[in-house]
Parts: sequence; C-alpha cells; structure tokens
Amino acid sequence: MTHAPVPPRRRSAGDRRAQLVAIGLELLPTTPVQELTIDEVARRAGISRSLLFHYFASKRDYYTAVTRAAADVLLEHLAPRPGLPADEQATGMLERYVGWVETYRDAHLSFVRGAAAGDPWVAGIYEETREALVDLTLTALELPDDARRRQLVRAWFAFTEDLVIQWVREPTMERAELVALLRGFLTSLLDA
Amino acid sequence: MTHAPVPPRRRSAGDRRAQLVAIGLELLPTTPVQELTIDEVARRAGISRSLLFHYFASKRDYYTAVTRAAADVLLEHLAPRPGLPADEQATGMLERYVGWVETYRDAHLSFVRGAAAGDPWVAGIYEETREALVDLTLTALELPDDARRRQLVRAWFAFTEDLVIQWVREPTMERAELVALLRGFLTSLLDA
DNA sequence: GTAGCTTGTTGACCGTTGCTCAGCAAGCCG
DNA sequence: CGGCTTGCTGAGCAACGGTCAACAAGCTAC
Repeated sequence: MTHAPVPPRRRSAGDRRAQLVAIGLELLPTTPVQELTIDEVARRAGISRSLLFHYFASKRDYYTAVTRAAADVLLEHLAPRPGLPADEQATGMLERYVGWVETYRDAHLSFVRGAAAGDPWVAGIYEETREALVDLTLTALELPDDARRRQLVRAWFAFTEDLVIQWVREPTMERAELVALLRGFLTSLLDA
Repeated sequence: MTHAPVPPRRRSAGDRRAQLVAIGLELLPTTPVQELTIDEVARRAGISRSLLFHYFASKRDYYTAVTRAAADVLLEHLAPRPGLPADEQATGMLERYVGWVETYRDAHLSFVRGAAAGDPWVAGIYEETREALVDLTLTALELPDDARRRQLVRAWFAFTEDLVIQWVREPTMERAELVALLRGFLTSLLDA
C-alpha cells in the first residue's frame, strides 16, 4: 500500500488563483520575482504547469499579479490610521514603514529589487505604489500636490527607502533618531 | 556571383572581447542587461554562440562584464578634475552627474534599473560603483568617513538619482536650482 | 613547402523553461 | 443514464543557456 502522494483536489477558480498568488508571495523573500519558475510554483501547488497557464495567460501575467499582491499588503500596512491628528499621520506612517522593513527585511528587499528590475511591467506596478505613497504623504501633510512637490516627495522616499534598508543592516543611530531625521528632512524639503 | 555576406574574420582575443562588450553597451539603452540574449549578441558580432562562450564562461559572466564596463565609463566621467579647490569638486561632480543623465537618459536609466535588478552579481557591481561614488564625495568634501556618514551620503545619492531622473523627464525647476538644492541638502545632512 | 603547433572558430547536440493544445474526468443537472 | 460545464493533465514545440569534439587560419621550424 503506497501513501497516496496527495491526491490532486479539484478547486474553485478563485481558490486556485489565490493559492498560486500566495505561493508566489511565499517565494518572494528568497527569489527575485521574475526568476521564479513556473515548474517550481506548480510543483508546490501540486498541479501541472498547464493549469497555471489556465489561470495566468503568461509568466509575466503571473508574477505581476504576485507583485501587485505584495504592493497591496505594504500599502494597507502603511495606510493612515483614522482618528489621529493630521500632523501625526506622517510620523506614524514613517514609523510603520521602518517597522515593516525591520520585520520583513529580506522579503521587502526582494520586493524593492524585483520592482526596480528590468521588467517594465513590474517596474510599472512599483511606480504606482510609489505614487500612491506620495499621495498618502501629501494628504497626510495636508499639502496640495503640484508637480514639483510630487517630485521632491518621491525623491525623499527614495532617500528614505535606501537609508532605512542600510540602517536595518547596520544601525548607526537610535531608531527614534532615524525617524526624526527622515521626518525633519521631509519638512525642510517642502519648506524650501 | 553572390555578394559574400561579410566573410567572418579572425580576430585577436582582446579584440573580440572588446567587441562583444561594446555590443553589449550598445544594446544596454534598449534592453535590460540580463534580458539580452546570447543569440542576439552573437548575431550582431557575426559569430557563433559558441565563440561567445569561449570568451565568457556564462551569460552572467558576460553581462556582468558589460555592466562593469558601463559603471567604469560613468565613474571616469564623474572623477574629480584635478586643480580645482576642494569645495568646488562636489558641485562639479554634481553638475557632471546631471549632465550625464541629461545626455544618456535611456542608457542611464537602463543601467540603474539593470543594476538594481534581481541578479545579485549585477547588484553587487552597482554597490561597488555607489561605494566608489561615496568615496569620491567624501574625499571631495574632505570629510573622514565613519559608518554613519557613509550611510547618509549613500542615501543622499539615492535621493539625487531619483530626483535627477524625474527632473530630466519633467523639469520643474531651473537646472541651477536643482544642483543647488541637491548640494544644499547634502551639506545640511552632514551638518546635522 | 610542408609538418606541426597554437588558437580563433564552428556545428551538432542536450537540458531546461515558457507556452500550446487536444482531450480526459469530476461534478452537476435533466 | 446522457450530456453539459469546467477543473485539470500529458505530450509536444520553440527558444535559450551551455557543452564538446573537431575544423581551420596563421605562425614557426625544419
């Protein structure tokens, strides 16, 4: 009698899609998005490659879905908490951002890397995410958004991203100091 | 009588290597580094795939060589001009950097993108380049380099990179203003 | 000039991977 | 039971990275 090696179950379309995206998210921390192979994902899901192509038209279609899912989780985590005074929202977001990078280090780095990577589609998704973050920040600061301000906030976010990632790897200052520094630069940038 | 379609010539090892890297550099602006195919490169060089593998052990080996070549060109362009007073060096570098991005827009974007991309080897090369730029900046400012300062300068460079790329796409201020803003940001960062 | 060495160069072949397609089979309704 | 929808598979193709044995261009040595 052999241990029947997981008899493949029939699932609803929604379930399968969700399962496949979830597998992609699990793999994200260890593998750059575009490098994960269809074979591997299908194997983990216990299905054939063909089935994956039934749900996602192409490999790109698949990993953009995974990337978008990752972006959504991040955005939701950073979303402003209602009921706080407006000027604390920005600081709160910053603190949540730092906490996020601290907690999900590798996964986040993988996400950022994959996002900036060669593939224009994935890059596009990350662009959207950044724009959304800029929107969040500007409304949190109750500032109107002209083109110039958007550019500055976006660049400030690049600064933040880089510094936080470095800081997590080698903390050269107190956590509070880091947040204060980032916060201070944002305001001084927008005042000038 | 047929037009002999470019009779393949025998070249010295050095020539071939240089030619192949040059082709990679030409392709950089239009194609993310890791996505250029060996077939395409070989075809452009008028040689067989096999020959490329004779000079580069693997595809990765090839495109890291291309990436390194691109990085070298950039570094050389930014290198401090001897004979200038120390405090003008930083501004000069900044201006050359802005000019560089203005001139080579797509190629540079492709380089940055490819550099941050999934492949750890390519990412490593870009890391080195950034570190070298940080070194250049710190010595230009005649500052000692502790870990904290390095982090700040690196993050500032991320800021600069992002802002300049955005600015080239949509100039929201005068060129001089941009350079002054970046320069001012750097000094105020290092004073705090 | 021809034998022989070095070395630039190639074509044939292999394994993997993204992707297609015809068709099987599980569940459900009549 | 027959027939319908639909989740699902296996065989197979094309493209790509990579290997290998062998050819051939140019040089030197006799």
